[in-house]
Amino acid sequence: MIVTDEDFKVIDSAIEDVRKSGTKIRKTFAAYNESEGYDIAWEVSAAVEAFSSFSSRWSIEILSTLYIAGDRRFNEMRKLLTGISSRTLSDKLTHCAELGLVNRIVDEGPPIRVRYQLTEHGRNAGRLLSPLVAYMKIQKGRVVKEK
Amino acid sequence: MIVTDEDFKVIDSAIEDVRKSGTKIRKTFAAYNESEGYDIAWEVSAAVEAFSSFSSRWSIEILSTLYIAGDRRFNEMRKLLTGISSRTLSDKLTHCAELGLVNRIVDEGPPIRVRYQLTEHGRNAGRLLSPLVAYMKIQKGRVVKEK
DNA sequence: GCAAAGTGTAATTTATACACTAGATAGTTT
DNA sequence: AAACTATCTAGTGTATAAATTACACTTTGC
Repeated sequence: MIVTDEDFKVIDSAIEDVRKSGTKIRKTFAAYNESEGYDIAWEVSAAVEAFSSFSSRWSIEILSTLYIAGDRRFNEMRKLLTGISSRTLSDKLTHCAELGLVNRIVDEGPPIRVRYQLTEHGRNAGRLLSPLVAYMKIQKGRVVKEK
Repeated sequence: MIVTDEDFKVIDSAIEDVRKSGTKIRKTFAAYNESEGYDIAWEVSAAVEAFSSFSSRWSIEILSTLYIAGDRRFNEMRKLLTGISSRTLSDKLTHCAELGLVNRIVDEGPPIRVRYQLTEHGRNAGRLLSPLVAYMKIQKGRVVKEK
């Protein structure tokens, strides 16, 4: 057995997430259409920026990792995103924070620790990305198991 | 009215696509698990490569555009992917073809025309990406309408 | 002395700008 | 009818700019 039941669970839950998110996104949009005053300026600009930033290296892995694994610290991210340099991770996390996709949370210590968390908008993106990532993770998993 | 019913239809059909693809992917994996001899070497390596290539600029837009719009010619792609240079588009399409995500089909003329088409593997990726793209398209659409 | 969360700097890789090509089609002028 | 001009298609070549990596280094706390 190469693809496990565990793998199927991952993809199933990802698909279920997408189904749920459809309803939620429709509700959000409906609310937006009805209330003219609802301030979504930042949200909109973040989304547009995000669409471009998705196209650059690592952004997808960062968002989907935070979505799947939950809040993570800097060095934890480095381990999960195999191959990223600390310089690039630092830059990308700053960029995602500027776009409003990710919150940088300092847990006052001691010891002081920094935690990265998806915002509402980041979770939307992560949720929609997750089926792709689940599929790719399984493909990756296959190769590792075969070696 | 800023978000139209048309927008909702796009996202609904994207979500429906994902739901369907779940069943299909499970079947593919089940078949793979049962038949030890099934040669998926190229498919697997393409997937792993693809996972990296998704992380690079434009790949997502290329795959999702071909998935949503169907087969397209070189200059059609250029119009759909606003902002891409012809040099980069050429390189990216070649790369995607090497990875087995895209087929380059020459329609013997006259006039001779070149068409790009997703492979089975490219369609899997495109299908899983489509909800994200639908969401982002709507976000983009909002901004355009507000201007 | 090690972990955490980075920064600085140089080298490499990737993408863009922009000019250009070659073959075909289409219209228009001599 | 032949030549002239213009445009479309699918790119390539080259220089520049931007993004990423490698690798050394820092600071604070245990």
